[in-house]
Amino acid sequence: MRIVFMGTGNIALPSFQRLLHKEEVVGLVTQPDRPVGRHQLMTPPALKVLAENAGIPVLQPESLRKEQAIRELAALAPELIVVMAYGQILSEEVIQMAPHGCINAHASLLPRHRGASCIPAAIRAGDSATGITIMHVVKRLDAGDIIKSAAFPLMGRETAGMVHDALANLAPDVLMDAIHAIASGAPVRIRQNEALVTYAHKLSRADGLINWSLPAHEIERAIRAYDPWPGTSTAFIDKKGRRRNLKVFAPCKVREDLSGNSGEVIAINERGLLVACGQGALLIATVQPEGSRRMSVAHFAPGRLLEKGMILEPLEQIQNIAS
RNA sequence: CGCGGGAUGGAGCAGCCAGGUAGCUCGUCAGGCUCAUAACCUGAAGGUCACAGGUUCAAAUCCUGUUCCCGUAA
Repeated sequence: MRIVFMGTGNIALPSFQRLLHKEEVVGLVTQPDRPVGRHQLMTPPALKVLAENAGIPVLQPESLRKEQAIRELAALAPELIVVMAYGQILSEEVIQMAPHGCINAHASLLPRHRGASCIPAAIRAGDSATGITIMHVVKRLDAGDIIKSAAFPLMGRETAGMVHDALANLAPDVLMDAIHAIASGAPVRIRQNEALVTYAHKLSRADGLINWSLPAHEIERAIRAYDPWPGTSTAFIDKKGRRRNLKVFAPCKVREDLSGNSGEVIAINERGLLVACGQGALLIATVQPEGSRRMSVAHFAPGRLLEKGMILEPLEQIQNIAS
C-alpha cells in the first residue's frame, strides 16, 4: 500500500522509521525548515533528514491548502495518508485524497485531550493513564472515529518529556495494527463519546508561570506537565529591587501539612526550597536562576538571593506579564 | 554577527554605577566542646577577579576586542 506520511514533531520519529522498514512509504509531508536555536540557524525537521537518507521525496509546503501543494501531494498517488504531529489542519481535499483514507496518531486516549498539547494536559489533569489513539481524520479537530488505541499508565511522577518519549515508542505498534486492519478491509470504527471530550489548548510561555494561590498538588502537576516546554518559572524581587526569574524543575514534593501566605518562602536550605501554596506547600529541589545554569537548591541557597520570608511572584504580577 | 543576561578560591553569591587592602554563606582541612553528631566554638588552607589589549599614579571596577556559559526563539 502506497503510504504518504505527514508529520513534523519528533514524537513521530519511531513511527515513521517503522513504516519505512515495513511499508511502502512514497513520500513525507513536513513543515518547512525553521530558524532554530540561539543563532537562528535554518534547521530541517528530523523526519526530513530520515526521509532524505532513505531516498524518499519530501514536500514542505508553507500551507497544504495551496493548489500547488495539493497537486504535488496528489502526484505521489497515496493509497493511505498517515498523520502524526504534523502541525497543520488538513483540508477536506487532502482528507479525501487517498482511497484507503487518512488516519491520525494522537498522543492521548481520545476523546480526552483533543488538540495540540495533549500530553501536558493529561499530566496536569492528574489522569491515571494516557496513550496513543489512531483515528480517522475528519474536518473537526481530532473528532474522527477511533480505529485502535493503547494505554500508557501514569504514576504521578512523570514529566511531559518522559511521557512524550514513551508514547513515541508505543505508537509504532498501535499504528501498524491499525494499518493492517485497514489493509484487511475491515477497520474497526468506534465513535467518540462526545460527553467525555476535553480540549488541550496550545501552550504558551505564559502557561509556565506559577500561580502560587493554587493548591500545591496542582502546581506540582503543572511543573511536570510543562517540562521540558515551556518550563515552569516564578520570580522574586532581589535586594536591589530587580525582578529575577527563577525556573523550577521536577521532581517536587507536596507537603499538605504545611501552609502560609501563597508564594511565601517557608524555608530554604540544603534540603530544598519550601514554598507555601494556596493549599499546602511545595518542596522544590532543583532551580535555575536567571542567567545561570540549573542547580540544586542546596547550591542555590548559600547565595542568599532568596531567603526565608520572601514572597514569590503573586498572581497580579503574573497576569501583567502574561498580557 | 537575531535579541538579552552572565563569567569573582571547590559550590552559590556580594563588590562594579561614583577606580584605592579580595568580602559573605557554605564546603574542605586542623583543633576544641560533646556519650555522640549532620549541631556548636576556634583557627587554617585555597583566587593571574574568563582571556587579551587600552586609559590611569592606581583597574575585579572604566574603554575595546575575544572565548565560553545561560535565557529567549515552538
